[in-house]
Amino acid sequence: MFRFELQATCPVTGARAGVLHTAHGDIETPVFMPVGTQAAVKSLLPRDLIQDLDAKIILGNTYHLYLRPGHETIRKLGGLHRFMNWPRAILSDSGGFQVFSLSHLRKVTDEGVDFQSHLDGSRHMFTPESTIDVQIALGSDIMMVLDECLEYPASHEAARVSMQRTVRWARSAHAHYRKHLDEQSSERPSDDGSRACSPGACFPIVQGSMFADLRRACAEQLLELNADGYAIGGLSVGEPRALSLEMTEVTAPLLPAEKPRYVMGVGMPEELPEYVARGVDMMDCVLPSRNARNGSLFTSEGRVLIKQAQYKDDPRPLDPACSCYTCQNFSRAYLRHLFFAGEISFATLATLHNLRHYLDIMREIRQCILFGKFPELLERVRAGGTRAPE
RNA sequence: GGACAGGUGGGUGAGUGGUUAAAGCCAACAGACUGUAAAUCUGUCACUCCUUGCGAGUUACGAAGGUUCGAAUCCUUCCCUGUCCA
Repeated sequence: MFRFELQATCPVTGARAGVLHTAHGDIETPVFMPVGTQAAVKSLLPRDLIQDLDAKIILGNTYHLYLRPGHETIRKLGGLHRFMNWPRAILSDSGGFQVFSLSHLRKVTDEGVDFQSHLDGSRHMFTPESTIDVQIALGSDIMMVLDECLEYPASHEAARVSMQRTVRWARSAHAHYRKHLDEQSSERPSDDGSRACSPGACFPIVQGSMFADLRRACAEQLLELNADGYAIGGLSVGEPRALSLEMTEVTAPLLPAEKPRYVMGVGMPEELPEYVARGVDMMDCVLPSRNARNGSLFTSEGRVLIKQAQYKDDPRPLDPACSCYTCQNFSRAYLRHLFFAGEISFATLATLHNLRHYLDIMREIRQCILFGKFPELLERVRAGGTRAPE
């Protein structure tokens, strides 16, 4: 079911436009995927994501959904799509990021990650195999293998050891995934005529911290898996921005051209075309949604910190160039008021706008690639042409 | 008219002789946020000066006096607020 169709490649930069075909719809790439960790993009409804944003794919998280409400609960209720009433595609992260973000609550061993729940302190062993099982239970369209997202900075030796562990985990996870595929394809339709829904894809994750040789070595080993797509992880963990791009630049060309490339957890709006220029097809990041809730809004004229006093009486729309519901209907002064009043609708309006801004950027990038104009767009963004000076 | 209770920085509210320019919270102002433990977190928040230092000075806890080496804290008088009684 899962298939990546490459439609155009920028001859100058190598930026790609394509389509990801999944059981839950087609996804035009390059794509930005809103993050919906706990079966919800915070402050938004599926209706908002579909009608206002036309998001084609969102993220869910294995660690969080395993702990609450539990993947078996979700399976019983018809899978994650039905559970959260999201008919489109879902990519699930494996919990590898929680190895980084909840580092004080876990212990990494060769077998996997021993997490202590941030909810009740109970202990849970996550293995390459178990995280695949959980993601199968969720019914994810794109599953991620368990990886070790390493902190920055890390020594070359520590990064090498960690990377090799990630590779071993990827092999185990992928073997487990393949086994599941085989079992499922040999399964006959059940008596009531229903079949288990078609299996999602499975992506391994390139690690190697900020060391080019380790990134290359990791990519080479993961290529042997002949996976459906490949991710670049371990970025945006505190390193300088230039390094994140450099590591992407080192890694992406090693990955198969006919398969999608996913850089995990990036980036700022002006960085999106930079990643695409390095051959990246998929990205996700909590910045647009989290920053929205914290009053940091991205616009075509730069960042607006809506809490600043200068917006107190500002009747203008947040971004005059934006056609989202927020910008079409409300003033900056009103948004500022909602923020300070602690009104829930602020989070909704702000998130709606920020995600729309990201998705619009990606749509523009895609159009430029298809029409051979991507280098110009990249140049314009690099010149800060669409951004107001700070 | 009488009896209590009380007046602290923009608000609220700790503090009852000395590490108090005065806790905490709120407001205000500024900032951070990158595969979400986040509707979270951080900083500033009397004024002036400089050699920007856990620096110097000035003003400040209703008002004015007083006690004391030292007072937001103790005493006196006055003003004001609240509750109750006539």
